[in-house]
Amino acid sequence: MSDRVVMHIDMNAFFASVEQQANPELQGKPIAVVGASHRTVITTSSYEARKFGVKTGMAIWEGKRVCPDLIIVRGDNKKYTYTSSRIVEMMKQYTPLVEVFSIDEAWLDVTHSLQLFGSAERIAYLLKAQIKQSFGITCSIGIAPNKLLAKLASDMQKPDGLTVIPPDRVAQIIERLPVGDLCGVGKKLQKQLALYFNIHTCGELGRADEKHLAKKFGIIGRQLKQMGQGIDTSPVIPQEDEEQVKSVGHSMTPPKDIENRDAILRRLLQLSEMVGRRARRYGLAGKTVSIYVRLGDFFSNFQKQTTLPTPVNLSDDIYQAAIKLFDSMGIDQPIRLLGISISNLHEQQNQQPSLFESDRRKEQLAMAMDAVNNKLGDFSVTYGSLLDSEEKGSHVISPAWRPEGIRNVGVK
DNA sequence: TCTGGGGTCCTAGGACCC
DNA sequence: TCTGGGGTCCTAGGACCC
Repeated sequence: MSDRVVMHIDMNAFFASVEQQANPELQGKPIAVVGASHRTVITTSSYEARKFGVKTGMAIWEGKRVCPDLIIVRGDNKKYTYTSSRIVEMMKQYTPLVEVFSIDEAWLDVTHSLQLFGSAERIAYLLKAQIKQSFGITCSIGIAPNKLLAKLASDMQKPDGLTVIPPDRVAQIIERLPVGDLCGVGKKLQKQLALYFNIHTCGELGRADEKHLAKKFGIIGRQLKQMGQGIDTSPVIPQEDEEQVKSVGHSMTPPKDIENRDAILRRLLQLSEMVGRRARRYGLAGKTVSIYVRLGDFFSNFQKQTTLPTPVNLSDDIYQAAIKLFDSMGIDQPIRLLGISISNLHEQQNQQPSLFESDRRKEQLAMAMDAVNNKLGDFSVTYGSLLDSEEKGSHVISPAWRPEGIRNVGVK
């Protein structure tokens, strides 16, 4: 595990860069990529827009307020997953050890590639040139002895950066860095470290008493000291060794808050179909069904889950469980967001037809609908109650998506 | 006419079993 | 009248990541 050379690659303003490349009229201009839903937020903005203060998570009107010329682009995740997959293929030319972290980030363990390619810096330059030439987009690359530091390094110069943290300079480089720069230390943890331990920098964290940290923060606490010292032994895990996905879920914020029970049930049915379909596509079924509700007035969230006797992935089974959960919450206020997910996932064994005629019919119906939808697009055929509404599947975009596998929501 | 959507992991308390 | 402790599974909530 010692003397590794790990690289972290972060595509700069990925969605916005892809859009600017696809449409020359957008090049050099402030643009923001947003989702398809009514009440969407900015997912990525171009560097031209960032100069004005446009940030991820802003509502469209907020972005326009700080940058009146902001061009709004509806995201198209097919473009991004395609580009991302091609880039991952390029990375694999340099090492089989490529861990895809999100649609625009990956780690490479190039320890055993140095002899062949000369050095990690050279690999970084080659990759940058290849990506730039093929897609016209830039990335920031960090090179360090482990994943934690490589990610830290890739963040240090943007856009189009290359930052190396050599093993013998780790302590010096991270000494004064705020602990919040570490991947895994968020706002809350940062605040608590300052409040309870007067710790603000990685240097201070690295010298802290491990027992005190463990007592306050549990398992994370024990790791924190090591993180402060720049120590991280976690391996780069290639896709084929990845653990199976743990949950499959969808959520949505309708154009207007909903209160009417029929409208709520239609949304639950739609979400059940989205979740069920994705689970069926990957041969997974979940024993636990969860729903989330966010209220319109307080921005308060509720989550409720139930575990069924057997794993389910038929839309109707998920829907029935969701209705029960929803009714048990006793909500009588306008709802802003609804979500459904299944977890406790099991691989579906060789589809034995069900014992009961009614179940067999449900299964056959799902298979037939899946077949059509796979061919013609989501919600080409759907339940009667979803017809004639704007409630067809929204093409949401999220950087958390993977280019491949279960986490890719996009149509294949 | 404010503030999306996809995940992971950890914790704490309770039920239940041996 | 009392005292356990180990384990698993489940629910709810929070922090974190993109």
